[in-house]
Amino acid sequence: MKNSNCDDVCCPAPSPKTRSLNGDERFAQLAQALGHPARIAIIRLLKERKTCICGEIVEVLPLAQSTVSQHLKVLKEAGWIQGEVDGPRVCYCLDPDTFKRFRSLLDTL
Amino acid sequence: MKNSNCDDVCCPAPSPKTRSLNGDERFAQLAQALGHPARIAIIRLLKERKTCICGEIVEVLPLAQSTVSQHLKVLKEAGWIQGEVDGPRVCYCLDPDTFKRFRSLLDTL
DNA sequence: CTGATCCATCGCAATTTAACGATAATAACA
DNA sequence: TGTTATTATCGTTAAATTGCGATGGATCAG
Repeated sequence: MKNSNCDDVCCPAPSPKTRSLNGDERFAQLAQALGHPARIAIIRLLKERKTCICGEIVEVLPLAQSTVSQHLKVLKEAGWIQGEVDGPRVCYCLDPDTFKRFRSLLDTL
Repeated sequence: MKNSNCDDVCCPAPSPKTRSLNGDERFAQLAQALGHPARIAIIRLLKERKTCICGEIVEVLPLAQSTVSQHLKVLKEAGWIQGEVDGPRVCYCLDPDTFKRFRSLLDTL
């Protein structure tokens, strides 16, 4: 198993949507992305298996592949996770900075 | 200004919806309630003015009264805030336990 | 090159959310 | 009592979300 270059390449790359948000909107975006059980399950999974995964997520969750892909997209656009292409598959991993940011935003409440 | 008995009466009273949620669903509910800029603004306002408010929120936010009331309902059902009737008005205040809970849930991620 | 695999995206249906005005309910006040 | 003020709720509309199957584009194995 030759995966993966994810550890090397995972670097913050905020999506265009994310870039233009002011503080509270950014906070809301992060919270909303967290606001679905499936997406929380995905984050937990990525936390457990420290390295990146993808198709495995589909196997674990009771959801169709397209649905999981959609949730991954939401998480990625919000900045919770990052995806890196690794041959035919895509390898996801958490963005620890986002956790820090979210926690500090929570403290400003 | 004789308000208010809010400090006396503010005690946790989870709504029926909240009671039957497992861990991740509860987490998701809390996050989702946070997932709107107007609701974050409401929480900030309630944090600033330590005591409860209500109609003032309507004055501050650029939203109709019914819309604000709806957001307050979401926050209340999720457990972020509590409302107490004070004469003809309703006085809202934060639930600090929910903040603690949310933070610890965030740490389980 | 061909076929298989992996994944994102499209299109669709059903549900939920957000916002508003209008209405009702309740409590204070004249 | 009747009036005013405050807030929740109803009904509606528009938009976003959720979920799925189907399609299509890459990439790798043979």
